[in-house]
Amino acid sequence: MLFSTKAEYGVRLMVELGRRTDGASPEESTPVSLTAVAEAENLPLSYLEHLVAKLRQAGLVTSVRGAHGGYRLARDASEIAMLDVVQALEGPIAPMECFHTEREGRVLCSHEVDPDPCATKLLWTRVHGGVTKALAGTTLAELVKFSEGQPATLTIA
Amino acid sequence: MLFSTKAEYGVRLMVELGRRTDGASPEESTPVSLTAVAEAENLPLSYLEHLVAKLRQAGLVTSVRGAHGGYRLARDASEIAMLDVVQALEGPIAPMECFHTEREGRVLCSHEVDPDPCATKLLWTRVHGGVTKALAGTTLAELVKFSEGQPATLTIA
DNA sequence: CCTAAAACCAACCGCCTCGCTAGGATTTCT
DNA sequence: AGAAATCCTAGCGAGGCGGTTGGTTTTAGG
Repeated sequence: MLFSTKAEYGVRLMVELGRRTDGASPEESTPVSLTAVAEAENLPLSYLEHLVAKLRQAGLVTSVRGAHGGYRLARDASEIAMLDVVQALEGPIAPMECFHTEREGRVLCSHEVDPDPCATKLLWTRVHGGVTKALAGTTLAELVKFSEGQPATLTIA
Repeated sequence: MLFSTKAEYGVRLMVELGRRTDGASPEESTPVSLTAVAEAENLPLSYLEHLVAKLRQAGLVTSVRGAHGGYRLARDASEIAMLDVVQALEGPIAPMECFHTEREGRVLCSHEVDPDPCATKLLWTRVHGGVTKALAGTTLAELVKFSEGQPATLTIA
């Protein structure tokens, strides 16, 4: 399993918020309570609380406290890349323990004994690129539209 | 972490076997003992035993028992896709718990309540495609060459 | 003002996998 | 015979996963 249910539940939560922002810009839509989301997606409420906290800390959703409160998307769904969502939920995406991306896009490996490079770096770099490209290239708006729209046609790429 | 050390150690094991098949076709090269691999890669021997067992069961390496025994690649390194290696070590690659690929390339999701499709299927399908494409498109021969060759130039794609 | 609904927060807990070790049994070359 | 190697089974500590429990605080509505 590449990702845990944190990513799965969290993404479904975000899609649910996106669906209920019907047309209106996020900040003028009425907030959606976690109770409603939990019921609609059939997920445990108290567990969702943990997940939404991470999304809020990452600046992806905003909250309204008190009665009739809830959560809203922090910006338009088309401006939310799924890479940010998944990273907020799962932490930094590295294919391996020894894999670290530096600020200049350089890739480090803790096994590199000075002269010769870690043999597997090439592989993990490609894998990392593949998954981040897929995540970064998908917006929340796409998922919302997909969930509402055509059930049959699934466009892979 | 997308993959555990099983994949990391196992891939390094395979690369080590590939490096020591210098030029010769696999079946006429002398087998390499796990002790030698463990020492070269600085990995725990007894743990490698578990990993190599999976590689053998998957038909990726062959073994020679007894003194001066060891392991060989089952076929030429250029014929070994890293997808098979990683799958042998980590099990089937699914982005999520609810994600299952059927025989015809169809994708199933256990959450699909008949009419409307699981909202997140589009995302996980893309992620799955990204990682499998990266793994399937990389051969062991590439990694062996990379580990011996040019340290500076890293061709991502 | 009171109450209900909601976001928040902290702690806990059973289960499972990971990473690894232990202790053998078996096979084969020297 | 002995050593070197593969092979096999069992166990084990640590940590994350997938929640649950039990609150506290904020706020709208009656």
